[in-house]
Amino acid sequence: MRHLLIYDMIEAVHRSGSIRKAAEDTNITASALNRRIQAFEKEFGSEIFERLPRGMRLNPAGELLLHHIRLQRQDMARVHGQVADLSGIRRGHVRIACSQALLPYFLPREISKYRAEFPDVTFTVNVRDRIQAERDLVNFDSDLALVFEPAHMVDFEVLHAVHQPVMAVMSAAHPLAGQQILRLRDCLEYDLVLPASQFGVRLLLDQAAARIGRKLEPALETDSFDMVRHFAAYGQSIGFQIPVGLNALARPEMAFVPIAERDVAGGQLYLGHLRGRTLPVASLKFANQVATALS
Amino acid sequence: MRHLLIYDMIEAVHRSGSIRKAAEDTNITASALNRRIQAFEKEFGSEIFERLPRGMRLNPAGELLLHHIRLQRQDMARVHGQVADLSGIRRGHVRIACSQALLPYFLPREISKYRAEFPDVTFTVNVRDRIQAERDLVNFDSDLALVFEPAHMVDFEVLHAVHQPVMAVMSAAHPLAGQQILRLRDCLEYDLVLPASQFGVRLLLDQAAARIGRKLEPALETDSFDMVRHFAAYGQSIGFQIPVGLNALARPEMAFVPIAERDVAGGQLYLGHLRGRTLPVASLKFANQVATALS
DNA sequence: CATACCGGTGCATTTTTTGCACCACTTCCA
DNA sequence: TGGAAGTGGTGCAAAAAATGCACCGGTATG
Repeated sequence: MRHLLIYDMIEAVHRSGSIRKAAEDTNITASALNRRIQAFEKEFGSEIFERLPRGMRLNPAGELLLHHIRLQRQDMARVHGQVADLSGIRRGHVRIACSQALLPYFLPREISKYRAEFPDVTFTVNVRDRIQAERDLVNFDSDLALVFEPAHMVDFEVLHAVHQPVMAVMSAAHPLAGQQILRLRDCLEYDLVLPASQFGVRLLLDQAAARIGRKLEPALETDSFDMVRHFAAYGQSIGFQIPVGLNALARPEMAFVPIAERDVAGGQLYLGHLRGRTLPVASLKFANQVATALS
Repeated sequence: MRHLLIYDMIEAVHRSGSIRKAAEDTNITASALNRRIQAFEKEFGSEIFERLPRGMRLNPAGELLLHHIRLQRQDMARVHGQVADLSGIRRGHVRIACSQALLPYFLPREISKYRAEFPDVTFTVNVRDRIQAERDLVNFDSDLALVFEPAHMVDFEVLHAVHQPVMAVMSAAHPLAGQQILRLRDCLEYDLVLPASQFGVRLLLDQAAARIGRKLEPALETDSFDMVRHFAAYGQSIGFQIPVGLNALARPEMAFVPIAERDVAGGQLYLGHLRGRTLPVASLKFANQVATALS
């Protein structure tokens, strides 16, 4: 798209913070790039960069424009996807921001299933916490977000939501492993291995503990859900996880027991995209598949 | 925006149906235009026009692209508006598709009020029936639609809705003029002047008449609401209109009496825009003002 | 069968873009 | 304090791209 090159240049200058550095990325001379930026600003009707002694920085008008550029580019990608669809070719790329819990079983399974049908569709999966996932959508760094208990949801358009109770995770040999359901207070008798505070499960547990006048003091706090599972598997401690991140068949040495809803209410796993966006074909189809799988 | 000229050219060819005609509009030679279209198609990766013996026509890929072009242009206009806002200038243009009933009092008043605050904002008002209004939004020919009983509402995002009972309109000297409320059957004793069948009021009346086993046989059928009022004013006939199109103070020689809701249920007046669009600043502010005025 | 459209193309010309060399300025550090 | 290493900006000639002109081959239309 030669006529959109100026957009690439603007983004390059924004990224590198200087015309000269951006010129290298763009395979063009600094002077040529400089003049194209100036010509654009003249056409656009206002400056989009602040000229600082150390380089260039987007001004507020430039920020607005940058958002337009990204939106524009994404929409063009969507059109390309739909045109490819027209000619019977199913190509495309899907970028997903997701919570850690989706990584071990759910997403690998769904992506494989999708690619079995459309082998030319490729994927990017980025692990993001509740806040970062939404920022990814806003910056057009991801098409879809699949997040447990997202933070504010202002720019988040929900495609599907599903309830996820909090599950206690422990060794199959654990004294509580045989229970059908567990009370939170029973869990607190044992060592706890908890995800760090930015995670939704931890948030729900902290709130639940506060309600019964307790404070969670984990034996191990980690930002890795793998760590939670493994630590729980080989000791007497109890970890916590949501069902979508667990697979009983794959791990017979472990036991997963739901916590009573009256203690820990559980949370919602949300599938969504940036409010107001029209997704590319591939992303939309994948989103539909995921929504079906979640129900 | 020189770098977007190719979009204008594509639209010009689409409009005129031929490169040579489009070339005149674009102030360019047919050969140059031809080559730019070809170059674009090569970059884009697929043809966007069908070459017919009589000229050019968009193919499905072209239709998709055209929608992107319009969306992109509108979003660029939005950015321009917001940038103008940044510099303290409140400029802009608002395009409205509306039902006829809004023309005599409501819209003139609201537009004047808005322009008193922002004199540099200009307006386009197009009268559209229930189907055309929505098509206008889809084609990006209007930013806002203000429609009584719109037809399908698939691409219509509702900003505000307000109930409008059907009112009987008659001369102040009419025998029924003194009533607080009228039954439909009483009206049918007199000559009727009705809007044509594409209008929402007529639709509601036809349905209501059918429910009591009657068929409306108007003495005068017209597509002008002015005509309805004037014909009713100077005779014994009864017209129909919704409250937003009436102004009792301005017309003391006339009487407006609501029809009983159990006979004619009344309808909704909808304010909305194209689903998923982000409106330019001026349009959004005006929409908010209209929504307030309607409540 | 002639005419009047249509889109497409080779080539000379015009317009635009680019690269090079250099300027003015700020920051940073010896 | 002064020079080196950055920054964005500019005049000018060379390179590249876009354009206009003249013309081709085709198809409807009367």
